[in-house]
Amino acid sequence: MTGTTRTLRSDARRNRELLTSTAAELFGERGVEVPLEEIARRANVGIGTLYRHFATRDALVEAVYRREVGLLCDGVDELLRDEPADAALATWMRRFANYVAKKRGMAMALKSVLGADSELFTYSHQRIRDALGALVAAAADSGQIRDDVDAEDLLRAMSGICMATDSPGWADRTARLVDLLMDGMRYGAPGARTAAS
Amino acid sequence: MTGTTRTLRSDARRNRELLTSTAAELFGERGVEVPLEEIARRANVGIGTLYRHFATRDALVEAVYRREVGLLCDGVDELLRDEPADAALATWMRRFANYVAKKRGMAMALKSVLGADSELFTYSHQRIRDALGALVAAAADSGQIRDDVDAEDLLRAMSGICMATDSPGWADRTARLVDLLMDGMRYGAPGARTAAS
DNA sequence: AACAGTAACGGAGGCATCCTCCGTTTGGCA
DNA sequence: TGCCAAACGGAGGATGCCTCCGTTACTGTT
Repeated sequence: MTGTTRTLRSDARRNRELLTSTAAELFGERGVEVPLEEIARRANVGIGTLYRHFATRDALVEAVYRREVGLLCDGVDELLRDEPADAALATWMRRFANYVAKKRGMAMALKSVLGADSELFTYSHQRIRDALGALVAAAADSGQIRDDVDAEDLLRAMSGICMATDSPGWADRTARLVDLLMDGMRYGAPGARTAAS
Repeated sequence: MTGTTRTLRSDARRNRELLTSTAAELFGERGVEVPLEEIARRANVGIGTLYRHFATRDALVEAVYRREVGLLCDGVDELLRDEPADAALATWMRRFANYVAKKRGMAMALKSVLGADSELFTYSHQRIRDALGALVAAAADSGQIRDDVDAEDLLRAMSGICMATDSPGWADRTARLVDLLMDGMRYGAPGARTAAS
C-alpha cells in the first residue's frame, strides 16, 4: 500500500550507499559546501547518478544526516555488549557530544531549509531519545545508576552542554560535565560505586 | 587610537549605505541567496564596488543584519514619542515578532557561518535587550505596567513565542500571546487599566 | 544460455554566479 | 586649479550547477 518502497536495482542501491557515505566524509572534512561534482568523482559515479538519487543538495545533506543519526544510535547495542552499562552510557554521551560538535554546520544547513519543526527533526530527536533511553534503562537495571533518571531530561542536559562546542577548551569542559552527570546519576544507586572520593 | 574608523570618502559611504539597504530589500524579497550581481545592479553600482565593500557574501549578510537590528532598536525613541509607553511596548513586541519571522533565513545563514557565540550575536542581543529595557522602564515609570518586570525575562518569553513563526496561523497566535503578556504586565499596575473584562 | 526491456549510468555542455584585475573616474586637499 | 589616492565599473576567467540523452548492464523470461 505504501508503495514508496519500490525495490532499487542492486547497482542503484550500491551507488546510493556509496554516495551518502562519501558525502558524509567530505562534509565532515570540508563542510556542506563541497562541490557535488567532487562527491560524485570521489564516489566513482557520474554526476548524473548523484543527481538522480538526490535531486538537490539539501536532499543529499538530509540523507547524510539521517545516516549519521542512524549510525550513532545503532552503536548502542554494540556498546552495551562491550562494556558495563554505566560505562556504555558515559561513552555514548561523549560520542554524542563529539557528533554534535562535528555536525553543527550540517544541522544548521538543514534548519535553514526545513524549519525547526519538520518531520526530520522529530524523527531524529525520537531516535536519539530512544537510544539514550535504552542505555539509561540498562544502567538502571543493573543497579549502576539510580532508577529515577529520565532520558528526556538527560537529553536536555546534554543539549545544554553541547551548546558551546566551538568555544576553546570545549572538549575538556564537555568531558567534565559528562562525568558530573554520571556521578549525579550514580549517587545513591543500589550498585554503590559512588565515583571519585 | 582605534584607527579602524578611517573616514570613507563621501561617494564610498553613500555606495556602502546604498548597498546594504538594497541588499536588505532583496534578501527580504527573495532570501539570502540572491545573486550578488543583482544586488549591485539594483543599487546602481558595479560588482567590483560591492566586492570592495563586502569581501564575501557573509560580510554583506552580516552588515545587513546589523543594520536591521539597529533600525528595529532605534525605532524605540519614535515609538515612545508617539504613543503611551505601554502601547509603545506592545507595538514594539509585535514588530519584533515580525522581524524574527522575516529574518529567520538570514539569522540561520549567519549562525551557520559564525557559530552561535560570536561577537555579533552578543552585540545584537545586548542591543535588543536595551531597547526592550527602555520600553519597559518607560511603561513602569508611567505606572502603566508593574515595576517588577525584567526585560531579560520578557525577551526570553518573546523568543519562546517566536519559535514557531512558520507554523500556520502564527501571526494570530503571536498577537494573542503578546496581548497576554501585556495583560500580565498591566495586572496590579498603579495606573490600573487591567485589560479585558 | 540467450534475449529483451528497462532501470540506471555517465559526462558533455549550456547556463548562472563568483570574484579578480585593471583601466577609468572623481572627491578632496593644498 | 591641479594633483593623486581613493573609489569606481565591468569584462572575463574560473568554478559550480544541473539537464539531457546516448550507452551500459541488471533482472526476469523463455
